[in-house]
Order: sequence, then C-alpha cells, then structure tokens
Amino acid sequence: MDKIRVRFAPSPTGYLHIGGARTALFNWLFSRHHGGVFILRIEDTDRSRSTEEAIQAIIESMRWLGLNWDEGPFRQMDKLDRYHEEAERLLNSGKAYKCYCTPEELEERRKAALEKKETWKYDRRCLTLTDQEKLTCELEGKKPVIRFYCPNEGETVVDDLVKGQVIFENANLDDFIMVRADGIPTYNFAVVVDDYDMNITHVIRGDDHLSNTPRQILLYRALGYKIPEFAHLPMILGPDKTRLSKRHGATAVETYQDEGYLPKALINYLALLGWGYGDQTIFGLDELIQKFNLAGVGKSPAVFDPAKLEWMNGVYIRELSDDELALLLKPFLKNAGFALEMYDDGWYRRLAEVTQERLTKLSGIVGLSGFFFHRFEYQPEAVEKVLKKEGVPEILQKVLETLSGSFDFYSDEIEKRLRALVEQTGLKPKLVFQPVRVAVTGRTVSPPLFETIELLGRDTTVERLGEAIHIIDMASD
RNA sequence: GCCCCCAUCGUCUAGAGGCCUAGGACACAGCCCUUUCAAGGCUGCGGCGGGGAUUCGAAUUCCCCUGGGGGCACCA
Repeated sequence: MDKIRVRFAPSPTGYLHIGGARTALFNWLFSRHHGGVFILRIEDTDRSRSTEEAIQAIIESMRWLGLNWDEGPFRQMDKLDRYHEEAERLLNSGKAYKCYCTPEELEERRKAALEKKETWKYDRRCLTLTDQEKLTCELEGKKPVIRFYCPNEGETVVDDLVKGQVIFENANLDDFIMVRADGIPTYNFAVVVDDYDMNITHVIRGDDHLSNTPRQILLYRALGYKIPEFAHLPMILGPDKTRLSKRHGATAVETYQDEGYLPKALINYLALLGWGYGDQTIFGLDELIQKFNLAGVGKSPAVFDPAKLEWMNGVYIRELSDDELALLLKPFLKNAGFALEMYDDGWYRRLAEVTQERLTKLSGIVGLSGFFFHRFEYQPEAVEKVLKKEGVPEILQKVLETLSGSFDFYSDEIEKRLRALVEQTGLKPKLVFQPVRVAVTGRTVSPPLFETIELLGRDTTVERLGEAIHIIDMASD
C-alpha cells in the first residue's frame, strides 16, 4: 500500500473552531498511526471572507494543540494556473463548458422554479451556445464561469470508510460551477485538483461534505485521477442538537487556550467526540496514536459537552508536577494584574501544590489566590456567619499570639501549634479554624488553611488577624 | 420542495443474535473522609424513539414511520 497521506484543509474565515480542530486531530492521528504524512492546506478561494489574520490564528491554534504538519501550509491561491490548466483540459474534452448567465439571471430563474414548486437545477442554457452567441457575450464584456457537465443518468457511489456505501442519483446533481467568472476555482473543483496533486490517499472531513462527494468523484473520473478513500466524520453539535456554532458559547480553540485548558485535555476530549475505544476515557497522546483507527469512528453526531471537557482538564492539571503547574499558572496571575515579584519561585511551586486539585482551568487560580496578592473586602456573608460568632475575637487573639511566637513558619509547624491551641481551649476544631480562615482570606472557602497561612507569611497573617478582630469590634459597637 | 446521513441513560459512549437483570465516563443526588472548598471512595438516579418482519431467541438483522442533522451558492 502507498504511504498514507492526509490533509487538513480549513478555510481561513475565522479562528480554528472545535469542529475543525477535531477534523484536524483525526487526520493527524490517522497519519501518525500509520506513519504517514499530514498536510496543512489553506482553502482560501473565497476572496471576500478569507483573511491573513485567520490563517495565522489557525496556525497558532494548530501549534498550540501540537498538531504538527509535515507539508505546507499550502495555499490554493498560489496555484491558480494549475486549476486553469485542468479546467482547460475539461473544456477541450467537452466535459465542461462556459456559462455566461449572470448571478442575477440565475437567481431569477431559481426563484421562478421555486415558485412553481419545481426543484431548481441549472437549465443548461449556455451548454448549446453557438460560437457566434459566445462571441456576442464576450463582446458585451461578459466573463463566463466554467461549469462541469454532469451526466443525467446513472448513479455515483461513495464507498465511505465511516458511512459505508452511499448512493447518489446523478440526475439530482446539476452542472455546478468549477471556475468563477473572475478565474478563481470553487471548492469542489479546487479540492479535487489539490487532493490529486498532493497525492492524498484518504480524505477525512466532516460529513457536511458527504453530499459534495459525488460531484467530486465525477470530477476525479473526468480528469482521469485516481479516487482516494473517503471518511466522513459525524458533526459536532451544540446542546440544542444543531451544528455547533458561536451561538452555543465558546467554539474557538484559542478561547480554551485563554481560559487555561491544557492541549492534552482538549485533544483527549476531542478524540472522544466521534471516536471511542471500549470503556476507556483518558488517553495519553501516544496511546491515542496507537489506538486510533477509522473503524472506531461512530456514525452519529456528538453533542459538545463543556462540563466534561472541564472535568477532563482537571484530570490533566492534577497530573502536572508542581513546577510545571507553577510555570503555567504565572501568566494567568500576571494577566490578572497581580504583582508576581511579591514572591519567589519556591513560593509559586508551593502555591501550585496546594491549589492543584482545586483547579479545573488554569484561569481558576485567579479567584483562588487573589488574597495572597492584594487587600480584600471581607465577604459580608462570611463576616455574619463566622466572624460574628460568640467568642471569636478571643479565639483570633489567641491564634494571633500563637502565630506571633518565634518558630519556623511552615504549615506543619503552624498546624501543630494551632491544634495544640484547639486542644487547650477544648473547642471544636471547626470553631477555631473557620474564623481564622475568614480572617486571613476574607472568605469561607480557601485552599488548605495551614498552607495558606504559610504562604501568606507571618507578618501578613498577624496583620490580618488583627484587622479581623478590629472589624468585629467595630461591628458590635 | 428535492437529495443524503443519523438514532442506546440529560451528555459522550460500550454493545457486531444468547455473555444484557443493557456496562463505563461526565453531570446530578446521598453517604464516607474532612478545618472550608476540592480531590478521592461508595451508593443511587437514569437509556435501547415507535410499529412490523426474520429467529427458539434482537439493543444488535431487514422494512416502514417518527424524530434530529446535513446538503441543494460565482461559501467551504
């Protein structure tokens, strides 16, 4: 068998979205699994919607995900001559013809057909134009499009690796436009010439392309090309079961990057959208490459579930070492405007350690650790429920005194002393620790208390305990 | 309107005629652990869209219906 060659061919009209990323991933996994070649091709023949920024954004997201390509990125606009050459061949062999109908005329006829409840198909008005008539059109300055002559009889069979055999009646296909009036090829034509030129062996793409496939197969035949294998992946849907789009929330890969999702997590989650391997849920990258195959791809569409992605991201965050996590956390802290220079590397490693199993997205660190970096307002509810309890000022005062003593300010040591204090007062641990938590963090929820106190440092801790006592005094007056 | 695809818990899925009293994961609920929140453990809730047919036996095969999705552009 020939060496496997696949491609991901996005149109640069926006960022890389979840669906595109999934298609890219499946192509990539397929190529890596078979030791083949993965190609990136930019389908930029829609001049009004393609942008340079979009190309960069897509490339950036591909890199972030780690979906490296072996060839490309190629751009269709770089090889217009090649399409013209092939279009010319079809024109000469009578398998394509020039059409001078304007978009306006076509629209009119289409509407008329629709009103009569007839199915619209191009009426081949220009198929039988005489040379004289063509000349007249040219003299009028009309630029023709090139249409593919689509046989009316017979059927075209797509042997799809995912969907199985799908049969299309040729009679339902019309003479679609291959080359626009401005000389730029349309999708169906360009994709065929490119996949042939690039020796693509397997076309793996979304199943919204399934109904285009018979047109393309007809083109392959007309051009004398070998037909590649096709694999049409089921769509990714939003919660309302319609095709996933911006309406459903974040669909840009870069948004997930910004929110602190790990590439590994997104890859793992995406792999499970339309593909499965028994009961397994968590897959390392190497494992995915080893286990991925088209046979495991399902036929039915899948609803994108952000909650599961988030859970999975937490799984991968917990797999990180303290140093790795600390490194990843810093940009998010910095972005939130926190003064990173307040602490040293050891401190950040410790922060990573104590927040790791509480994080589900890296961006979550901001809400979890803000009190380490700046003053805060006590949550009114926390003050009411915890600080204003009977005897709290006295407890806090004792804690303050305990922590002011001279000893190494580490969580173990802090815990030892505070527990001794609890023992001594005979109070329930919770009655001591919750007020302390609120006093130093301002809230009822925080990372583990003793580690938090350690990270805060003696001075800040003592200062905040004093402040809390003061606040309670003020309130009770 | 025409063409095509799809159909197992709310969601992702396992299931290739008896192993299914339909399994796992997320979500949800409860319990345990516990100084909070998490993490973790345990338990629970919850599904084969409907109707025919084939078969000793169907989630699994076939047909119809219904439902959902996609396509029918000088978009890709």
